[in-house]
Amino acid sequence: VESGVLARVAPWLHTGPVQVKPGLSPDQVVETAHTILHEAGEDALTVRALSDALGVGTAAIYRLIVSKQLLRIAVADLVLSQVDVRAALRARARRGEPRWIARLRNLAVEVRRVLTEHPHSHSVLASELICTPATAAIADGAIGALREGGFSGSELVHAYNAWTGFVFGHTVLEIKPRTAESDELRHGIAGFLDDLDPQAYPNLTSELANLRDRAFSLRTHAGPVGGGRSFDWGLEMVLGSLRNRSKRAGGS
Amino acid sequence: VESGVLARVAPWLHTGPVQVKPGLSPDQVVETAHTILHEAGEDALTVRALSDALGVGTAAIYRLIVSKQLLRIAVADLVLSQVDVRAALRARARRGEPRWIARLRNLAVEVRRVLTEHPHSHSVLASELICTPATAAIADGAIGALREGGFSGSELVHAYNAWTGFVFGHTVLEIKPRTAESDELRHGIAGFLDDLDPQAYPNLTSELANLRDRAFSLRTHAGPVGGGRSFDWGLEMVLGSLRNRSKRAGGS
DNA sequence: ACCTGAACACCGTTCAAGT
DNA sequence: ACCTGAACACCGTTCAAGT
Repeated sequence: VESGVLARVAPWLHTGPVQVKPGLSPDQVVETAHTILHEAGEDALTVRALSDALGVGTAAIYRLIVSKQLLRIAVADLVLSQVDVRAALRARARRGEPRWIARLRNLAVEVRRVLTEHPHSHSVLASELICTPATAAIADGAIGALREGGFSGSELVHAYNAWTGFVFGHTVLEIKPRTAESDELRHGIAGFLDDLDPQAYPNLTSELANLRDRAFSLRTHAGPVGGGRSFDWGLEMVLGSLRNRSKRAGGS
Repeated sequence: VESGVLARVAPWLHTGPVQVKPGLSPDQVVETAHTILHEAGEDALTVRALSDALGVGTAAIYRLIVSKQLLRIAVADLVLSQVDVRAALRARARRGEPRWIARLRNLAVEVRRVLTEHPHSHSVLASELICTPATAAIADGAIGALREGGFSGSELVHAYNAWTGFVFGHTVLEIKPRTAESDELRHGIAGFLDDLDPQAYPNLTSELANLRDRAFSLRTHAGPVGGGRSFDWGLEMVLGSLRNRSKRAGGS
C-alpha cells in the first residue's frame, strides 16, 4: 500500500505497520471514516463506531492512525481529492473573456459541487487548517490561473485569498448542518422571525418575505442560499473584479 | 432580570424561573460561558466547568438553559451583540462614493473586528445556524444599505448573500484556531510544504515563498491572512462590484 | 509482533432523592 | 420548590495483559 490515501496526505498522518491484517490498512480506516461521516454525520464518527465497522478492537485503530484529529484531516483530504482540478482548468472560456477567468470559475463551481455533495465534512473544513495534496492541487490551479491574469507579489496573495475566502467561506456557511437537525431549534428561529419588531428592524421586516429561508442568518434550513443561485451571482462579482484588477495590473 | 441576554435572544432559549438564587440568573450562565470560551477555548467550555465557575451543582445548569447547543448560540449572540451597527452606519463616505457603500464597508470591518477579537467563538459561528437579535441587527443594517443602493427582489437577496458570505465566510476561515494549537500538526504542515513536488505543483512551489503563511490552505497558524490586508482588498472588490451592479439596476 | 479487554479521565444529560 | 449526588450512556486515548 504505497500510493494510498494516508501516504498521499503526508507521512506524519500515519504510524505503525502498513499492513496490519489481511484487508486492513490505514487507508481503509480513512475510507471507512469517510463512509460513516457521509452516511451518518459528524456525531456518528467515533473511534468505537469505526472499529466496529472494521470488525476490530477499539485500540487497534490507534495502530493505524495517530489521532482522531489527523483522521478527520485525512477524511477532508479524501473529500477534496474528488475535486477534478484538471478538468476544471481545461474548460473553455465564454466569448470575450480570458481563459484564466473561465478556469477560476470552473474550479470554484467544482469545489462547491464536491463540498455540497458532502455536507457532513463541513465541520472538518471549518475547524481545521487543512494543508494536504488535495488542497495543494486546488491552490496550484487557482494560483496558476491568477498568474495567467498577470497577478504577482502581494496582489497575487490578496487575489488568491479573496477567491478562496469567497469560494470556501460562502460554501462552508451554506452547508453547515448542525442546527438544521433539531426541529425545536428550527421552530424557535421561525417564531423569532415571525415576531420581529418592525421598529427595531425596519429593513429586515419589510423584506422578510423576500429574504426568508433564502438568505444567510435568516433561514431555518442548511443548504444553498438564494435558491442555489446566490453563489454564482457572487462568484461573477468576484471574477469581474479580478478581471478589472488584472487589466490595471497589465494582465491580458 | 427582564432585558437580559437570554430574554433578548428568544424565549425558547431559556426555561424555568428567572431568578434561581441570589445573583444567579440564566444571563449569568451565558456570560460565564462566554468568559470561559474566550479565556480557555472551545474544549474548556463544558457544563461541569460552567457549574464549577458558578459554584453550583452540575444539574442545576439545566434549570437555567435548555441545552448546551442553545447555550452556545446564546454565547454567539452575546459576541455578535458587540457589533456596533449604529456607529457603523453613521460613518461618512469617501469622496465620490455613495453613502450606502461606506455603510457596507464599515459594517463589514466592524463585524470582522469583533469576530477576530473572539477567535474561540469561531466554532459556534461555523457550525450553527444563528438567528438572534444580534444577527438580525447586522442583517437589518446591511439590507438597509443595499436598499439605499437600489437593490430589490432577487438582486437584493443575492447581494446580501454575497456580502454576508464574503464577510463572515472569509473571517470564519481566517480565525479557525483548532489545528494551530498542535505543534506536531504545525510541523507536519511545514514539512509537507517544504517537500512539495515542483512537477506536481509548479505554480504553488514557485510562489511558495510569497504565499507561505500568508494564504489560505498554505499556513501553519490561524489568524488574518495576507498580513491582515487581504480582507480589505477583497472587501473593496465586493463593494466595487456591488456599486457597478447598483448603477446598472438604477441605484444612485 | 500484534491485538485485546479493561480502564482512565472525561463528556452531556437525566432523575430519584434530599432539604 | 429548588438543588444535589449519583448515575446513564457515552467519548478519545492508553496500557498491561494476552496470544
